[in-house]
Amino acid sequence: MSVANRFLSNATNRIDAKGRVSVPSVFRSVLARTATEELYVYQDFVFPAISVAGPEVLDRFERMIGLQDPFSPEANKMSLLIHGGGVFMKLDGEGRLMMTDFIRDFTGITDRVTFAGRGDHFQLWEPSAFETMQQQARKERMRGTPPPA
Amino acid sequence: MSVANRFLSNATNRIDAKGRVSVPSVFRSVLARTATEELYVYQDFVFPAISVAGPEVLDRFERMIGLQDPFSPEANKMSLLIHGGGVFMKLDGEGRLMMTDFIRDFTGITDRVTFAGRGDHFQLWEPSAFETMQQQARKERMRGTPPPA
DNA sequence: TGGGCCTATATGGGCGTCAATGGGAAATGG
DNA sequence: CCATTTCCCATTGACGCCCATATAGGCCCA
Repeated sequence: MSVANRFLSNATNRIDAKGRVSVPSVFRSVLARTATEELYVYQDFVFPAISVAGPEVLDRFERMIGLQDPFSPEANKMSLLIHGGGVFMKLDGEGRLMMTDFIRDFTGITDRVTFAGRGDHFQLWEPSAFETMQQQARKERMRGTPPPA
Repeated sequence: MSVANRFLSNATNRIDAKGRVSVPSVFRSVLARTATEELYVYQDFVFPAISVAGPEVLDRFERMIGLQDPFSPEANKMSLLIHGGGVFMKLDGEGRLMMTDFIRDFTGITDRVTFAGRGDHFQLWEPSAFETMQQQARKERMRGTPPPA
């Protein structure tokens, strides 16, 4: 992947009176370069965060399910997450995203959103939850893993 | 690595009214010699400092993640640090770097920045924090480490 | 070796463009 | 018909790109 086509960094933006929030311009640039109009927005499997990616991520998830027995509990649970826990959305003309209850209930987001790059996608976090989780990750990292050379 | 292509020494520069600060010329020379235009700027894992390196450092981090189960909490937390805690930046025409909130909030930097060479990368510190950390490092240094041959 | 010149570094600021945000009004749909 | 949502347009502050200036340090020459 090109250097520039990765979602990096974090930024916190305000939600306006109509429930809209501007997606940071660095992230919009990546979406533009990869010609991504439709956004697959899903409840993250690990964190209390909403993940935003292109439709190809949903395709990948569905292929993973396809490899399993369709009647197995695992395949059913996975479908429940990626289909029931996901939705397609679009940005408005100014590059803003609507903060629906689907997003708010899962994240605890109220009036501000922290956008966090994750390489091939980005996430929406309740600001203090993001702060807390990042600090915890940093703490745990000092155990066992060698620091960067 | 060539003798000259290492980041050495430290210097403190002023931040101007627009939030810009000149990267010391010795560091810019190293970047020029290694043909590094895009800078991978990330929140350090150990210190309250910002680390600045070439894109190859991000590549190395991503390879470490690639070895793990993508759905594991460990891999996700690591991505939270290297993707969510990192950003690509460029110097302006005069070799200055913009001190964004991404940098200020993490380091406590307000009006001055201490640049510290770290061999294959350099760091941005709040001056007094650097002072303190360096003194402490001197005191605790090399306990258990054999002297150089 | 001392002095002066000269270039590069660090820093300041103008100005145009774009991003983030706010709000009105039309369109949608339940 | 009312409550949202969508589509515009406006505002303000931040940022990128450009040029200006002072000073320190290097360099040359006497």
